[in-house]
Amino acid sequence: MKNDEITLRSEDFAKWYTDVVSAAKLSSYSSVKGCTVLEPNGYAIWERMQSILDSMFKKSGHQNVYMPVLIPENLLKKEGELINGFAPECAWITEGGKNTLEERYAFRPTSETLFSDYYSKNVKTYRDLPKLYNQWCNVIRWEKETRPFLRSREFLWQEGHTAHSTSEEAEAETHRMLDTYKEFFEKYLAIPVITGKKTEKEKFAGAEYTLTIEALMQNGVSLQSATSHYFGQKFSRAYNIKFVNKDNEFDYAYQTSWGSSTRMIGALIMAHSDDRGLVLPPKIAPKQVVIIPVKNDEKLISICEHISESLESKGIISYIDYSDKSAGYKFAEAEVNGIPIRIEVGLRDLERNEITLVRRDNLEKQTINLNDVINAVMQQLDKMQEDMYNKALNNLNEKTYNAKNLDEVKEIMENHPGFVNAYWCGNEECELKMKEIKGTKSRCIIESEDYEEEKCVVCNKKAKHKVVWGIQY
RNA sequence: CGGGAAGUGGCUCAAUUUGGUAGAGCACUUGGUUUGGGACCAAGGGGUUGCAGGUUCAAAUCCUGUCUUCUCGACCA
Repeated sequence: MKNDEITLRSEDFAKWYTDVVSAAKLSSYSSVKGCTVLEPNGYAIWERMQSILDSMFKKSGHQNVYMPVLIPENLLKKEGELINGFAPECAWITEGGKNTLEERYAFRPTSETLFSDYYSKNVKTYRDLPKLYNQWCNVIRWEKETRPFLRSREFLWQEGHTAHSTSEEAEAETHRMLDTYKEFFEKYLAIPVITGKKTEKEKFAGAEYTLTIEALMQNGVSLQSATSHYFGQKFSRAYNIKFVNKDNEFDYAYQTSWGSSTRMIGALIMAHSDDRGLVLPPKIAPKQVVIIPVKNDEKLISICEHISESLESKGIISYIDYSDKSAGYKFAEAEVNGIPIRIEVGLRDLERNEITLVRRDNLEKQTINLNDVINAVMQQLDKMQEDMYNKALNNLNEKTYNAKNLDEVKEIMENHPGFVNAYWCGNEECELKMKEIKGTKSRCIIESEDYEEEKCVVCNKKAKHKVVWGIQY
């Protein structure tokens, strides 16, 4: 039984994805090229992500701030690698009112420069450090090809920017925030991830190194889902963030930044959803339970309201579908919107003092006694969260391969893409050679040392790194 | 930014080949009957055919330009 609005995954995965986005009313196209409207259902998911991540950040001592949306060109240019990386996709403001500006402003593509400028004015002594700041904001990058949530010209994200008095502390922060993202993905989004270091070619412009979490979608395509960068003193030297250390000597601060965006909504869709529409893990679903009176009947509605109140007292978010649509319509709508649990309240069950409970992920129907509803819901929400993670984990394990040479990589990527473990010599030429196979890129380096025994998958010379490769969004 | 496809009520499309002044399904509004898997009947509203220009007595239809969306590459959270 399929939803007519939604193309089957097996037919056309890309079309299926955009169909789910519009059928579940997550976002829609606007009249602004490359920018979408984030609709209530989509924004609600973002708000859940924000509130969970934000409390995780607060727990680790971070504070929220807000920086200007405009960056003067000279400020943006102080750190050369960053501007080289971002210049092609900056949007520039050249006029203010009726006047042409003497210096143009970039709409922020990322805010390292503003944070660094701020820190340079506010960090004098090691006692001012660390600075553990984060901001929730929008950024603009003039992308050429856009897709809802995965890539758009404007998107919402959080960017953490920290400054530390020692490299050890800053590096520990870089890893700590990567672990935070990993925990968020696995515990809340029910998406298993692999973590590691980006290659020189793939790292963030201006970073000493970039750590990443990479998730695998149902179709075997990987998605860079959040990143954490260690900057060392690159920005602090360019922006003069100088402080006096304990030994009364000048030093430059050690910095990090880390970010995650509305792209995570895309990951959520492609990791879990099915041919009927959205499937959301209970912990991230803005609405966890829908209660549907099968008939517009006073008695049924009062039972629905009683259930809803009881759920609320347990902290479970539910709503009653009072609309005068047919029951079948309401069921289908709840499914396409990915409401984790549906409770059907009808006269037939009620004769036996029962209701019907349906889980969105496996669509299994259960008959539950009215007295057990709340316990059953809590139990099923937990079970569903766990089952969804395990299902995604199976997908990741099934689609993770090893390859010894280019022919093997080619066979995998062309027939059944996924993560490919392969050794690499560290040479960019070999990375580019891999890219010729359906755009395969290094996702991350999972271990790094000289492998005397192992050979590079491309050139067959001595391997330096163990790398996970994949086709990416 | 290059190759390909497409823009017609809110949505999906027809009418374009052969120019003659726009039509269906879904959605929407009202009333009624329904309600355990996307209900049914009746009545009704809504389109200067993406935009700009040109050809013509006449343009959704032909020509030029432009914008947008989808898609495949290059670039990227």
